[in-house]
Amino acid sequence: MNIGEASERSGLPSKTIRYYEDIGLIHPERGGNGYRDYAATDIHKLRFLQRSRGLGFSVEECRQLLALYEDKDRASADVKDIAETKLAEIDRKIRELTELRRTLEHLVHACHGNDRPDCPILEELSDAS
Amino acid sequence: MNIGEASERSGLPSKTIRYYEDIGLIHPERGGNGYRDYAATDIHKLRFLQRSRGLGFSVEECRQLLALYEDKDRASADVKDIAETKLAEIDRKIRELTELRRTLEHLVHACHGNDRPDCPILEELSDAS
DNA sequence: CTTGACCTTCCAGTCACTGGAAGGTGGATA
DNA sequence: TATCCACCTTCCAGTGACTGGAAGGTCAAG
Repeated sequence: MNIGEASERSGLPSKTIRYYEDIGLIHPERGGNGYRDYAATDIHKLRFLQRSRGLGFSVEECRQLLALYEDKDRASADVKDIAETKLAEIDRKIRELTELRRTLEHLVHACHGNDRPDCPILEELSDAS
Repeated sequence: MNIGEASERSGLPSKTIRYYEDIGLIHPERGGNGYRDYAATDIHKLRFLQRSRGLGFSVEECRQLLALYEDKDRASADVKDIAETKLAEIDRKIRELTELRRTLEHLVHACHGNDRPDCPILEELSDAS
């Protein structure tokens, strides 16, 4: 499959996909015409990248994440360590998003006065971890 | 309060805090010595920025988010629109993180064979929204 | 009155893209 | 067969969001 379709299926712009190849995150085949040829597994990886990048993981972190399902020896302790660190990070992100959600909801529904400087939500925000 | 303390309290490097001022996200006072002087509300905003940036919102999106609790006329319809868009976005991020978490956990605990190419988790991944 | 930790501005560099130029490829139509 | 036109290629330059470092001012402690 050509890069255009890979782009459509992964939700990433073609430019970004070529960039990810440049920095060694994916390694698509090439057809006789020089066109990149993406396999189903490439699309899996691209979708994975699309999401984890959108969720605030750096490219290097995504590389680690990808390594988790590329590593032929998944039982290795360091791979497990990375995964556990990432799991903790994900949990923190989920907590923070939940908090942010709550804040936003309050702002919209409950707190439409002009008591900005000492609005209870701002206090809350500043106290959260 | 000086930038050093603001940095400590917000979890953002001083460099980043100055940058946020450059692009007009915060407007700290200046002392007689030319030093920036951060008020409690500045710290609130910085913490807010620190989190929402870490959660994958762009600076422009953060600007909108900040506007939500700076807008003197909170009842305005467009502010509410922005908030609702952001709420939907946050919900999506939470769903995606939950999905990512589940995937990672499977990869670590359940799926340490060498059935990579057609691992059920990869299939799952590629099907998710 | 100097030392050292802080602050200032400014300019250059990095990461992760993103846009655009210049040109090759390939299937559909005149 | 010619010519579109959409797609692909590489390469280079620009942007967004920082980040590091130089050069110099400020300030409390010794």
